[in-house]
Amino acid sequence: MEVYNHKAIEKKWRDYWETNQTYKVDLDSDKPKFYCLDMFPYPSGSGLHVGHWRGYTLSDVWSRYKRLQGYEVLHPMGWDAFGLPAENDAIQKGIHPTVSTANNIANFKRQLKEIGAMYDWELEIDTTDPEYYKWTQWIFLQMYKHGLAYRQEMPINFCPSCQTGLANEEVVGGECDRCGTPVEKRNLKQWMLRITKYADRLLESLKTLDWPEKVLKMQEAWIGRSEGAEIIFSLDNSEQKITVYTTRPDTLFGATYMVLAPEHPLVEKITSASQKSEVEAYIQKTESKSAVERMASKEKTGVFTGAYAINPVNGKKIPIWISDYVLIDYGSGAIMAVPAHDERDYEFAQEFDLEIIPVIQPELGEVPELPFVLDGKLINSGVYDGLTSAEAKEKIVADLKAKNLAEPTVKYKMRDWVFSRQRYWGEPIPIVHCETCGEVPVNEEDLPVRLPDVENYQPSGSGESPLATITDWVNTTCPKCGGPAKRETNTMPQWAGSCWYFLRYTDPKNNNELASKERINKWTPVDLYVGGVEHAVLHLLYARFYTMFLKDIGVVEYDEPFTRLFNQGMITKDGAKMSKSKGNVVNPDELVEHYGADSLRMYQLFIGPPEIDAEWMDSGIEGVYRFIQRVWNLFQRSLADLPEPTKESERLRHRLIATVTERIESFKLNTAVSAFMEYLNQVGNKVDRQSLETLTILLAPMTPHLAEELWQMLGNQPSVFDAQWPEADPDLLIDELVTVAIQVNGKTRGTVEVAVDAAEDDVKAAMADITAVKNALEDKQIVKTIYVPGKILNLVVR
RNA sequence: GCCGGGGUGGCGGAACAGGUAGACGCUACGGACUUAAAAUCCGUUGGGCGCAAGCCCGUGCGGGUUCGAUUCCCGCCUCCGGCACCA
Repeated sequence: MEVYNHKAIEKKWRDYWETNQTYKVDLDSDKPKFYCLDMFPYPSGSGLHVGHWRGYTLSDVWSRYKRLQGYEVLHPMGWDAFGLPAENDAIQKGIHPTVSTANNIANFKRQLKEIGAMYDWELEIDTTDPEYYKWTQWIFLQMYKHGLAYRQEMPINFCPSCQTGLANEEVVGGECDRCGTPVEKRNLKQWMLRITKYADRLLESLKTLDWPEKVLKMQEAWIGRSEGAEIIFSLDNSEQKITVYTTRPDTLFGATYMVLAPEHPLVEKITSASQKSEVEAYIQKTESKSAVERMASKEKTGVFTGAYAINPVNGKKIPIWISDYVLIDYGSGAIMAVPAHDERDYEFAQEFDLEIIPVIQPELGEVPELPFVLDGKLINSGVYDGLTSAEAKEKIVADLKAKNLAEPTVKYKMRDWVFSRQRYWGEPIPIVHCETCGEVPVNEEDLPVRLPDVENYQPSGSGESPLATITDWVNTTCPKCGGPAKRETNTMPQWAGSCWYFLRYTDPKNNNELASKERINKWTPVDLYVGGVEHAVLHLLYARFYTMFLKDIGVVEYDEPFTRLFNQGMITKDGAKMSKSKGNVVNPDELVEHYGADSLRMYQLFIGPPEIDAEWMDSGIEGVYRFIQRVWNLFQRSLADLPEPTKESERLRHRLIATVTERIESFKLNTAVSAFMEYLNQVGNKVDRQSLETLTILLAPMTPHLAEELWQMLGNQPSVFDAQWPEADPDLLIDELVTVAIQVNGKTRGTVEVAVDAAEDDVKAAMADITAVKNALEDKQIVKTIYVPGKILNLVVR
């Protein structure tokens, strides 16, 4: 009997697939399509660890499964290759990013090939390829022309370590998402994308997506829609007006003071002479605090400005304070404070002994302890007394609006996207600055604006990109007037290339458009998108925004790029995420060497529910390896002397088809693997040819190399992936005999084997000789019987 | 604080729609094969009592609904992830 030799088998079939182009996709096929996409990786220097494999295995299983079901499957791979590590290598080691990127890609590709995934490498894309980023730049130009890309000087988040500006989405808890350095605020002239114009659409169409609840919630929270009103307060002894934003106009009578953000432009103008020094000191103190420090303390601080505002509903004079609990970049940077009904205002009022007037009470019950932040019924609110919060919100705003003092307003937490980076290794922003014409977009036919070679990659840190020193490149002529002009030296953020890459795979070599209309319409949107949850608000939000814009300019015909999203769980080692610095990385190369790619693939699936984090165990892969050998040995034994199919073997075979299909469909891949193991335990020493063939096809998505070999051993022509996924015969799924549990007062006392359609009396007859049942029934009276055919018979006794 | 996901044997985990809790795998133990070991194969493996038949307990904790609850309801504890002064 031949011994299972994973090395020989896996090599043989990888070569076969490559030579025969088994995974070549016919992009113009007439078959039904299935687009299964992995989030493409940044090709880092450290290579793939087993955690990366999990997602790739999952998507590959699905792709192969769909192919066996007769779909033309697009399952491509590429590289999101712009990024800081390559640039940092360039700075430290002088290796050109193009070189290190190419090396890293080669290594990643080797590892990905070892997984045995069915990628069609003809469709490979690379975001740093000028033929690719030409279209990234093209999209930017379209946005520019549609007023969605604009340049503005404003305080932005700046990472002093990465030496570049960051988008809000890249700041986590006041720290740089990439390197953990506390971010600073810097006033820089930045390119921005008007993503906020799409806020409502991005929020609304979340409802249409088959995505994990968690991601939908995270995006919803990030967009942060709130409905309220802007209300204009006039000042006492001044012509100035202050606009505040509130979601609780019903509490307006309880507004006993007002707070401006320290950075608010009016602060300077309204501060009284006597308060001036104190106010200035406070502003300075606020500015010196980092975002982290400012967030760390929730204790309320602030200073009175000496000015007063007039509450528009009752003419009451209220003091104006400044405090850092009011943020300059949300709403209008100013609030009306209602301490009786807002926790923060309450704390502040307590701290500085300001007036607290309750104006809302619960519709039922007592006047509660303050602050009472829920809706209720109005009190102390003049003519509005007795209205509910909902009624009052509407009425008060309407009445003020009639006097031009209020406007219903919707606000979002999401901000426009800070889109420029002061770094080298990114797509140049295709804009030219002309002395006479100002900002001029590069002509589309002049794209791509290529990244020039530089001597020194070191960012200046002053908000200038290293590109600024390449005078040959910077100095150009104006596309409009032909006069002298300078190129924009900022580059795009890493997210730019990944916002639309799924389109390019459908037509990666197209020189005339980012992809042809036909291909886009045939293949996209993506049917299944597999990747980690870390991109929940970054990549996935940006890509949705791009897609909506591309729809608006007629490139695509849908709003949403990814119909279904699956987030695979992390693989941990010693309870922690794998990382080089922790030294807990499990290297797949050694495991492939020792157990083979099929074993590793199958263990990745068996390790636990695919969406849940799982702890890596070396002994686990042993079990799967043993299983594969048992399959191998079953084939060896059976083929030496094939038995005929029996009723039982057919029943087991069809049940396996049904179970495996159902478990793949529902993403319960861990239990799909155990279904195979159970089958093997039940099927005995040898099985018939039909059973072996079915088993081979069912195994193929998980262990493709093994399946090809078994398929050939059965005398079939390769490839097994040209076979047809079997269908279960429903008649064979019904058991003739079933086990029914006998319960007394809900406690199981034994089981009986009866025919599927056994009547209650048959079961009662069959249970007669079970001692435990007899014991439990002794001296008791049966008062009720519950019979669930095929499941239980429960006797209720007294 | 808010949102999301968890808590089941020694371990990873299973249980479709309220119906035999612990499938499947790992570990451990016992046995077969072997001069021996590895590999392989067979058996046992939630805890307790018992020679056995069998009995009791058991899905984070406390209640409830039900003939019957890991599953449904109420109130907690705890772990992980996300957000966090957004007016």
